[in-house]
Amino acid sequence: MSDTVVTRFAPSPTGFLHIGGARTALFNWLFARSLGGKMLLRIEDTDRARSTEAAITAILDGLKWLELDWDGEPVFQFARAGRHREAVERMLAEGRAYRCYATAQELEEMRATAQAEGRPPRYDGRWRDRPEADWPTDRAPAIRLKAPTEGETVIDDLVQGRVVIPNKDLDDLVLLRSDGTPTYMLAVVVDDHDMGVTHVIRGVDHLTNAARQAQIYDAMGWSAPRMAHIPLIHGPDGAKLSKRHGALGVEAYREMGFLPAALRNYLARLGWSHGDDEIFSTEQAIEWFDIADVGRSAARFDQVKLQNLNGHYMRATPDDELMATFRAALPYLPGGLAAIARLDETGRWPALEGALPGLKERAKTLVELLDGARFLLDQRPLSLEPAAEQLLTPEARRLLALLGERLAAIEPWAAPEAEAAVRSVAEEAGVKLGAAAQPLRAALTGRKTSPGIFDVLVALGREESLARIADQAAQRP
RNA sequence: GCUCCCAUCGUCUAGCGGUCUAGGACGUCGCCCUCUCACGGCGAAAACAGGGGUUCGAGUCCCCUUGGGAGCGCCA
Repeated sequence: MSDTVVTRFAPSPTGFLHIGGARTALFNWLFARSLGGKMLLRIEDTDRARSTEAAITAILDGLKWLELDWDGEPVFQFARAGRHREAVERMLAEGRAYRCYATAQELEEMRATAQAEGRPPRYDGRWRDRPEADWPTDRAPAIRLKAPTEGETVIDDLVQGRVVIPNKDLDDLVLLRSDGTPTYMLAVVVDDHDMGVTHVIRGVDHLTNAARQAQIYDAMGWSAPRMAHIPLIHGPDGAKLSKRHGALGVEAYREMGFLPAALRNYLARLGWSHGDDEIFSTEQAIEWFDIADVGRSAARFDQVKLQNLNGHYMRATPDDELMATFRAALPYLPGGLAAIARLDETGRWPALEGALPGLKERAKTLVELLDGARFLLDQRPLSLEPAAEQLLTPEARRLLALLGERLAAIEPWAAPEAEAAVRSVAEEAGVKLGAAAQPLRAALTGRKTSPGIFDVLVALGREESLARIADQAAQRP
């Protein structure tokens, strides 16, 4: 048996790669990789009016960012229009397709009357058996499939199970538009066949298309690939995830500071499960993935859970690796470019690196990481947040002066030494450590919360730290 | 309207007739840890949509109801 598995991800370039498409790509990828097969990429650009170059770029970038690699070069569907027409010629010659001269207006009327009579809106097949003598010469025909009118079309779906669609509910679909361009329905079948696709994994919104496509396969005398129609992803409100309901492009998740690995893990967990496993590596996902474990009900997208997962991933990422990831992501984060400039001019990259362990512990996303690092970016004199301002009572400022003196004397400038100094000051003053640490935090970071204060001291360095302390301590009553 | 699909804690899910007084995760709420915030630890509240069957036995199988969703283009 040398029949290796071939899947494909086939987005239409009419917009960015949204989260649902990303998951479809992931499932195709996981399926192929788990079975040692291939995942092909095909750009469904047969809708010339709506396909854009920008969308193609966005989709490719999105896949790359998610680290979902495909095999071979992307196939552009429109470029294969000649081949698609060829297939139609054959169906025409074999009497499996026919010319339809119905006008758009007639079609519209058909739909309207069907609707009014409570019937499903379908093409009535009026040109199905018309002799050549009736063919008008003032307009070009569309080519329709001569679909079976009786019986049923059965889809043996890997996820949905056996789905039966009565043929009377499927009308004669258009294969070739009157302008001679192939429709999606035709192109998909011909391309999947030519590309040797063995498994089609896509959203359930294509389920009835599968039945129509099965009829085309039949008309061409080809055997259809196995199908797996996965459930859709809904928005937090349970409504369909549309562009108006928070269906963001994957690049938006990059801008929100998510890690590709975390997003992959989260997406994999939406609709698929491996027992109670929640956090797993991509390698494990590949090893465990089984299309049989994909459920049939739609899932809601929960960004809070994604954030939690992302936090896990950030904490689990080794510091040097996270630092590299963070640096690379910075240009995409809000305020990231400004941060890079500041870090460059102050030479505080090493300080950031030093603060990273403390920072990553407190951040769920790279955006939060950047926010946490703000004390490294700010310039003296610091503008204090109101909450920090409140911490700096007259007593606190007196304590700061003492703290400044004592810290100035420590050697080396390191966390244990700093801690010893602060603790002794607190003890002498008869206050708890917090009473000294909090004002210190306010003076050093301008905020009420930050990484461990001794780590902050170290990251900032002796000179900057003492200066910031002095800034606040100096203002004695 | 017609066709098809779906239905376990707020959310994602485990469960593939008896081991379920239904498990895990996120979120929520307590407590502990503690220089703040996080992290971490411990604990709590929280679900089998409803009704009929089948069976010795149903969250698990069947039917109906209800509630969701998808599709019905010379879009993809």
